[in-house]
Amino acid sequence: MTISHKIISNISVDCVIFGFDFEKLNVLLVERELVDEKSGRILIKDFTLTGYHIFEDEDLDKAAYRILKDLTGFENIYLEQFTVFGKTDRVSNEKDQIWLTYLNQGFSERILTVGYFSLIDSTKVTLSHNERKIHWFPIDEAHNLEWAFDHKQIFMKALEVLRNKVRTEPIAFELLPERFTLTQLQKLYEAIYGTPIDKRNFRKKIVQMPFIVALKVKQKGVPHKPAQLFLFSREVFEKTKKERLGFLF
Amino acid sequence: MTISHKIISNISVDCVIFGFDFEKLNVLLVERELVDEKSGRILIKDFTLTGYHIFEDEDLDKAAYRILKDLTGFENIYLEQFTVFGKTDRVSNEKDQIWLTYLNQGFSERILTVGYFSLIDSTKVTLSHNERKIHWFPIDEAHNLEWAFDHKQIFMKALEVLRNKVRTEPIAFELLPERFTLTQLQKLYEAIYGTPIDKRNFRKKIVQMPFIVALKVKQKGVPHKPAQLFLFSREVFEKTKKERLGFLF
DNA sequence: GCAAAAGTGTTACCGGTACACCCATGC
DNA sequence: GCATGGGTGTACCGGTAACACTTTTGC
Repeated sequence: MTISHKIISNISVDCVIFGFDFEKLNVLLVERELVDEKSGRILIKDFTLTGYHIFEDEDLDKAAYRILKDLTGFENIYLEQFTVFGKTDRVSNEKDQIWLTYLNQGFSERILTVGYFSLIDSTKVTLSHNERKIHWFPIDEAHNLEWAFDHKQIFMKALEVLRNKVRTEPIAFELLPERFTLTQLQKLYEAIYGTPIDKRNFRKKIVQMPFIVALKVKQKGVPHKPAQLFLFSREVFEKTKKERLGFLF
Repeated sequence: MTISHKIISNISVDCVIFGFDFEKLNVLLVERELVDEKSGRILIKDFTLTGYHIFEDEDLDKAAYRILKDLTGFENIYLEQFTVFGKTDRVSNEKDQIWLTYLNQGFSERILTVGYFSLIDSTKVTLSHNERKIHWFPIDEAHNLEWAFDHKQIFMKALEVLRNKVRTEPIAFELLPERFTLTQLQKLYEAIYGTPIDKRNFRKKIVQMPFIVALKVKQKGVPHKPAQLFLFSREVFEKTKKERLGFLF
């Protein structure tokens, strides 16, 4: 299948990309900067999500995967559509209009954007910067940033959906390496919810889940007692699905 | 604010409308029928959700409210966007192409549709049929119907989202009259999940919720012991929100 | 008085929560 | 040997689940 690469001008996809550095939950943002050519003054300096228009003969989901692949080089990334943003004025504030004019898209037609969030194991990814300035920001700091368009709103909705989803589905593992320690998993949940969790109770609950499988391997080269490594088995999870009412945590 | 009424041709909204008749959970569908003018043979006979394109200067949510108002006459209906359907082939099967050709839209550009679900108190609504054949169908039967476009898929996703949402948010009340009995509420939950619930345990749990307020009024004219009427107070719900972790049922 | 649905309490069990100390490794 | 995080068990409490009979009304 070939792709026409002719874009649909009034529909785009924006991805809220979450990563975990074993300490904090982060979101990946792209710096947007516009400098006045004559004066050298900075007209715009803020942050956007990564997004792009969809192509005419491209499924919506495919467009989101394409955007992620362009950025990270990976294909099998957890991705989920969460909301469409369709207010007529979502891009009409002054700063954004200046930007769109600069891109020769100013005051063009209204654009509707579909929000996706994705979870990636940030230990694996080296970002392909290709001339863009991209950075990870802890989600706590993200609230105070200067955002482009309605991207702050999109981000906040993504975070809300993520928090809800993590309560009932085993998706947190997407943010960790394939083999992880229980402490890493615990820190991840703490980072997502922003609240401490009791270590012993956490371990009891996790270990009894049949789809969390203990490996025989342990950590190596750490300056303390090496931790046991675990694996999330989606296969076992799917098999035991009916018996459970939910992935209640 | 005036509305241009110029439609955006590649974006539409489809509403999955749920209602409750005190026995079953139903979905509202519109019959689609195409008869060959010469032979009189029925070419197409199936069911669609209610939907329409959005207008150029109309917020997405507004478009969904407009569609519902046209159908029911009411403005304050519970409505929630749940998913966008954006596969390139979502309307390309033969039957649908015949239909679109008939409407002079055949083989036109790809249409992306935004799914909304809405919950209405069906005791209040008299449907404004304006020449369309519309009917309530129990959700169990809906699976066996002949559906138009990808509307079966949209319906099933809506049902899934509804079931999840009802577990954590107090939205079931939208399907009942303002004053309701506990038995009605219980039947509603049973209808949504398709499973029986223990009466005494159900009542204990419900009555202790501060936002379920008992009225002094009782049913009248029923041929059995009249039931007490209750009310869901959104005000109390919002006030006590922080104290709760969720509307866990 | 009978049919039909409303309303009510107790017990047993399980899962959640709270909490403090010893262990294995690298340097 | 010391610093660092890994790993473990028990007791209490609260919520959930199972279960059967009496009450009030219209006819």
